[in-house]
Amino acid sequence: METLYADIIINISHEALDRVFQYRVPFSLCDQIRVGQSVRVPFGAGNREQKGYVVRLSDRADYDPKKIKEILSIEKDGVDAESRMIKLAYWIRENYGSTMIQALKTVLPVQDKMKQKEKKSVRLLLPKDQAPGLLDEYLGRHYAAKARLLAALMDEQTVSWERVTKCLKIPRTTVAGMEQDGIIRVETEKFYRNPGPSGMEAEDALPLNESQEKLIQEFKADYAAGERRTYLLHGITGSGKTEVYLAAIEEVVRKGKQAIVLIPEIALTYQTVCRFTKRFGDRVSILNSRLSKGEKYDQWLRAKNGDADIIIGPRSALFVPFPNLGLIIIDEEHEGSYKSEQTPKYHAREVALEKADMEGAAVILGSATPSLESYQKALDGEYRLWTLKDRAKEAILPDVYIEDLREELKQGNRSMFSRRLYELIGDRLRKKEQIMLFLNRRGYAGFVSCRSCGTVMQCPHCDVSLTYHRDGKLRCHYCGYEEAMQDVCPECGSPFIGTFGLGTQKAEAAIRKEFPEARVLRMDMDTTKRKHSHEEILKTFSEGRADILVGTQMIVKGHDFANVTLVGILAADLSLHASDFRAAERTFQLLTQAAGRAGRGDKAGEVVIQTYSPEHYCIVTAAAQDYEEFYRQEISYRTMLCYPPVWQMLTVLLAGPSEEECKKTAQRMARVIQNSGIRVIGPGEASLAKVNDIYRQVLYVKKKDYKELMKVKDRLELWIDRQELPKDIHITFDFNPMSSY
DNA sequence: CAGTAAACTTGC
DNA sequence: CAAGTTTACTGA
Repeated sequence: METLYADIIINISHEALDRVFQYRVPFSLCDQIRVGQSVRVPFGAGNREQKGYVVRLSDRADYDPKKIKEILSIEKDGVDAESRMIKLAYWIRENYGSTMIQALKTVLPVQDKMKQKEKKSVRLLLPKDQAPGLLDEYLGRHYAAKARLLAALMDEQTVSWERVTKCLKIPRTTVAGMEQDGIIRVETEKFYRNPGPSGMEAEDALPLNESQEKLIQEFKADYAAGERRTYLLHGITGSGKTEVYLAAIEEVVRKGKQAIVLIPEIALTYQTVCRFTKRFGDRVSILNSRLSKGEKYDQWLRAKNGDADIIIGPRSALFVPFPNLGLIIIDEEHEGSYKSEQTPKYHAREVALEKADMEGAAVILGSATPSLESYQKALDGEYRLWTLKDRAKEAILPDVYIEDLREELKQGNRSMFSRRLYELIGDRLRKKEQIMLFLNRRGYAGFVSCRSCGTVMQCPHCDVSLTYHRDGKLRCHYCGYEEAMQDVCPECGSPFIGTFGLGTQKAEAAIRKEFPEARVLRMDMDTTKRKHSHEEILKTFSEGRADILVGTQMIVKGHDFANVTLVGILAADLSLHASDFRAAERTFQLLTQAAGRAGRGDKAGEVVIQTYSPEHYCIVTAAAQDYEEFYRQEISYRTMLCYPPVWQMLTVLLAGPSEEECKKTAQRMARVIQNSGIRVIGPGEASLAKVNDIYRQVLYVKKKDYKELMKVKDRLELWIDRQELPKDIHITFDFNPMSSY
């Protein structure tokens, strides 16, 4: 038999040790060793014994065989949660391009062991019938403190430590003395810090409606048959997706397994947790970055020890070490926040699928506006497609109007409100109903458009909007194409051409001017800087202490306001013409979500979408609440221009303090890729060409097959390793990016 | 030129 | 990171 070698990661968090080390597998261990196991190995000049993880087995030595040492032993607790995490980290590293250390850090967040919180109490050991006698003795000897404690203990067998010291005011030494005499015992009980809401009243499951019931039956049947599938739950706002999640979790928990529920942002934790706690009590836990170190550690431990069944949190909650994971739920699966901003730039949805596969769990992806990625897979049959078409509580879908701002300008209306929106705002103010005005500013990046005809300056090669740079040039972020800024619109000759600028403050000011009697609240980055200010604003609004809420996307998420009957989207174009290929998808999602805010109570709602591109498919389909049609249009656009999810895309970002070096390195990297016969787009300046005096260059590679792109990344990583690149140049990979660079 | 502190290298 | 190796700099 040939000698077996194992690639091993040494369990020391340090960048310098960020690589695999090859060890020989002794014959005695050959048939036991597996990828993902933890092993003990001699390491370094002093052959210190270190824990390591097997990430690959091979029969060839990639290193001088004379220098290869032997594995000492395999850790007994074989495939423990930790080893599974390491395996997942390795997968992340391979798929997204990062160092193993970075991957390990995302998966096993540095956990200082925190002391467990303890609750002390005092218990009476003395048999009941002897207690009164002793009490008399104490009283006779004027042992006041001892007598007080004993009296208290005669009523209840145990008394909490706080009561002993605070209420009964008994000194510690007295307690210790009595313990010495064997009369009482001080007991300590470990407990978990619980960051979630407590004292929540239990609530029974709402009866599922017919369509929800059908889905759950399918889930149960699959689960019983041992099928672990991925389900895409496409349900319009208010169709009761959460009820389906709850029922699925109930089933899984009943089988003794655990569930992870991912939510897109921490701000949504509270309301979600409340619903889950009402159903599952204290078996629900939360995990996120706002918890204190101790709280975090406790939740982690709770999961590991099987003292919790359900964990709710943002993408990082995926890495909770449940012993027997049965289900992962990703709510609002289309949200961009599931993609990590830091290296490794993993997508929680993809990692969840991999993790579920490794551990034999099912996955439910839920959304009113599924990502193109997921919907495509569902249509291909890779996921089961679940559709909920009706709102659960008879609420009616709102009427949606598209208002053409070009037409308004033509009619001499230069304000930011179309005549219809103006009229409807007045109407709601009179009726004392509430209004939400929405400005989708995210993704907005200085595109140039004509106020008369709506033409947007676009790249002739990439079909994305050109971005205005301060040097007076228009550039494309994907291919680097540039042209001079125009004075008049190339389509209609109108001089009303320029960068689109509209902020929430400006909108607020305009409302105050037009409707001085209205009580206006503004919610954006500026007004929510303070902790809890977010909740305060929403509370004020939900209690009816304001008539109009103006804000960015943060106002549209998850909150139901029964009295809101009018939603206005001031300028749908802001996100539509962001210069990246996901702009239309994001706009559709935002519009759909915003529209879903209207008429959640028993009153019917109206939605006004203001735009310069009323004929754009994403606006038309959003107004009609027609996801399928949007999908058809968008996927054909992506197919035509070879964008994800039809093609796969890799972005390589180079950042460094020297523009010259940065450019040169980018060009060299481009050549490396080209030499292997693969087409590269760029290098070009990133849209933020300079941040904090760090210059940024980008390269794009597009391929139909993801594996091929991974090979490009591997090749580049190898090349980077061999070149002594300037240390201050930072290279990051981003597969299928969520935004443009 | 020994002795030692600081800087750098290496780990399979 | 920890141990080992090289280098730089004392002081006699």
